[in-house]
Amino acid sequence: MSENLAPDSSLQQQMETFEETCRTADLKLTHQRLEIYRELARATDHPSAETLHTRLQKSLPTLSLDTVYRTLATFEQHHLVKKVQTVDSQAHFEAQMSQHHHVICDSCKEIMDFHWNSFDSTPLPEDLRQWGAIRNKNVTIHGTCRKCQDVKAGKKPA
Amino acid sequence: MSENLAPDSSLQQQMETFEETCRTADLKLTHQRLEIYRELARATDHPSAETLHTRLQKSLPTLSLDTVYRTLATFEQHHLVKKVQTVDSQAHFEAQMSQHHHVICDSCKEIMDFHWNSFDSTPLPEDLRQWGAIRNKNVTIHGTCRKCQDVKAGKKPA
DNA sequence: TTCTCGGTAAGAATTATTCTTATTTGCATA
DNA sequence: TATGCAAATAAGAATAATTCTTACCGAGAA
Repeated sequence: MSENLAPDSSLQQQMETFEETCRTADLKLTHQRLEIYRELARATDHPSAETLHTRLQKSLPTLSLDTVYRTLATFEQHHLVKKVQTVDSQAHFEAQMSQHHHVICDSCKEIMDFHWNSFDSTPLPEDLRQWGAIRNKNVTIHGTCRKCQDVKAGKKPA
Repeated sequence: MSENLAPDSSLQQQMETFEETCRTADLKLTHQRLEIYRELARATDHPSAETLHTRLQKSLPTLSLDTVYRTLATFEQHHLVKKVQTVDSQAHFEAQMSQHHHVICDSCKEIMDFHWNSFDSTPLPEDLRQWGAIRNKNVTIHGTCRKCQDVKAGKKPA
């Protein structure tokens, strides 16, 4: 529970940007929206709507799951959050909007961010140029994380 | 309908490999499995289970949607097909197993394959090496395809 | 040809997500 | 500070995608 948290200093900043964006977009700053966004911004584990809802039970005991879904959809339309592409049945979300990529452990399903500047600045292959207007390019890596490898090998966790 | 088809010569080959894999894996070669696989191998548009089911109505009028789902899941376990990562609610499938990447049009949702050898042979960033065992890396590109751009601009289709 | 077990169809069940409706709340204005 | 109203919410019903249950069937071995 103490894992999966982003540093506090930047969270402050991020909340201000969030509030600013809402005001500009005529989105009312409700308690629910603030808490849902804060919870997602704090998380580093790309939670599902259901997971967020569970985590928010303490601070918002009457929050409905529907509100989480609806709110995330609204945020997504306003480019405040992103839906992460997976093969899971449940959708996963992130508030991290800057350019990054994902590594997914096929065993424990954990999704991690990573950066790859040299890739980001590499031009696309020639024949893609004529496909249309490209908005973004992202790398997804699949494999087995160290933790799951160790479990398979019968090692004790550190 | 005449679009979205792979060349016939390689399909023949692919069916043989498919049958061989089934025999080796002790999967019975049922009429349904053969037709479902053939239909997916022929397609180049990454259809959903439901789309496949619809396309197969002619050749297999009694085929149940459940069988399509179950069969695709079986094929996936045996690495005969892949589920394509999208943010869609419906899952999309492909029989193309060789290394390739995807461009997705956010407007018409069309998924296209492309190849990028120089990317495939580029080593991953250093800090990822210690993450665990990496199985594959793939690029997904989002944007608006030429066709949809033209529609927006009010142009007639060619 | 017969036997056996995995595969299939049909419909019920489950899971994830969205809609409907009545109520509440943010916030602009008096 | 009080008031009005559109937007947002909660609760439960509804829908969509996928999976399970059960009884029957057919592929392939003997």
